[in-house]
Amino acid sequence: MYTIGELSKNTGVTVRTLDYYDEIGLIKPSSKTSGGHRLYSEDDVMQLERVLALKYMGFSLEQIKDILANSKPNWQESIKQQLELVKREQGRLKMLEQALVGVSYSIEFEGEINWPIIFSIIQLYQQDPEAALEQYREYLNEEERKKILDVNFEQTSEEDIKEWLKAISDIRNNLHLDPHSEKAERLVKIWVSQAEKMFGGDEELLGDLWQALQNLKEGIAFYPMDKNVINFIERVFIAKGVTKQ
Amino acid sequence: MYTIGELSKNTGVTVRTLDYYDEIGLIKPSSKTSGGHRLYSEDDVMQLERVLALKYMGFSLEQIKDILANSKPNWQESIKQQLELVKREQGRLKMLEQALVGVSYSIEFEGEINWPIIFSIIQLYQQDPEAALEQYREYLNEEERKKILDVNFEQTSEEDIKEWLKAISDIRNNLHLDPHSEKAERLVKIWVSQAEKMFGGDEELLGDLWQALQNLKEGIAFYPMDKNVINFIERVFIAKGVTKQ
DNA sequence: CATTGAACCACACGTAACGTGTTGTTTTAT
DNA sequence: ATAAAACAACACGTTACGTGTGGTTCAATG
Repeated sequence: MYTIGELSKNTGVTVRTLDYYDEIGLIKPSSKTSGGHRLYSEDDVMQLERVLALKYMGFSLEQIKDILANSKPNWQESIKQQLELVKREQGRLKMLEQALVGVSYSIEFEGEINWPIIFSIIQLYQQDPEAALEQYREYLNEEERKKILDVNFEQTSEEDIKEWLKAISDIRNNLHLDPHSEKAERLVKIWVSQAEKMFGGDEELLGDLWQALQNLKEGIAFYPMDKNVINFIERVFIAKGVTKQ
Repeated sequence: MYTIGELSKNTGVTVRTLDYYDEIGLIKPSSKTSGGHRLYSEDDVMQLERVLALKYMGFSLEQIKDILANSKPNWQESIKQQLELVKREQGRLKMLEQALVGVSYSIEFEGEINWPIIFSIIQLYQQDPEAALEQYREYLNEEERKKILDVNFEQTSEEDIKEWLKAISDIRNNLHLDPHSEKAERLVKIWVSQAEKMFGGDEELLGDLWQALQNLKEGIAFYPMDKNVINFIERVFIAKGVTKQ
């Protein structure tokens, strides 16, 4: 039999927490002293350990109570649901990360807070990613859209995103350049190599995406590739006599 | 000028939320009617949009208030901190996912809730992963430990983990087999191929890890590779006349 | 101008899982 | 017996609002 203080020391759980678990009926001490002090048995300790394990797995105390109260809990179902929840949360965090990185570089490269662009980024990510790509429906087939999702939300490292954003930002800061100039050509060359890196040299996807970007009337399209950047790249291509796609 | 209801409809934010933002001084309407009804200006709307953007990025209302109150907020610092927080949370979720998958297959393969194993899994993941690998310090250098972390927490697909766990589970369920038997040999063969798949054919890492597993006195080591499993594999190796590493 | 229905304000309580006190009682060590 | 430590029970605080209530103001109608 352990007092609440001993149990607390042994398990690392605070007394207040044990107090609370008693209060909500999650772990009731199996006996008490004549004076009313709580005494926990070995069984209680085991129960507590199970609670801690389930808590670590992300279940709420309410769920844990249900699970442990049930004599034959449907574990696989519970775990499956919990896993789905975790996966959704992972997706949300991934988008959050992308948004933060996007905003960070937007600030770094533009030197100020460009709220409209930030709003666009947020809007783009706020709805589910699938919906965000609907605007490309006319130009990209489903497989291609899925691939872009991967690039945007899954496979790409922060380092790659950084370089990609830098390439675009460099162009944004030099829109005034003569398309025939060597510098313009160099900037676009860097952009092309980054684009190829990101899309794994999938020429067809790249071509279709390019078509889509050119035709989209407004918005930030593929952040931060706005119309100005796209037009500049196109002018340089024309200057070089290349007709992309 | 918008009433609170109009603003709510335009932005999708509930009236109660705007009420709350007013209450905590986050967004105060810039004027009121004689009767006390709130009137929001265009500036207020912009402010609200900024709040929503920052909120999406995961900042607390308290932080948002600080950031927006500050005339020259240190954006990069704020975003960096936020990113770190997000990354920590991502790590936590990744471990949670692994723990859930581990427990799920532990149940599926063993047919019951093996609480001791589950506790071990939790304990292993509860401390930070680096610390969990400290027990291998004697056998694995830093680079190798880092590689294991990747396998454990990053790169491995759920499908691969499933097969890996199945291979081990199959052995656990057949510990009684004669090491010379054909079935034992087949099981170990599957295990070896899975191990090689997971560690990308890095023979040296595999060898060192094997050494580590053999020498660890207790614990679940590399879940669910406990002592029994390791000993069985070793016996089969010996039976075949192979001296692994 | 009076009425009426809608919108609005202000306030209160509830949420999850405890942390942080406070006061009064029990236990333990001396 | 007494003092110190541990404990019980209760209350309030935390976040970002949802939900509900009663009373007030607004806008449109007769």
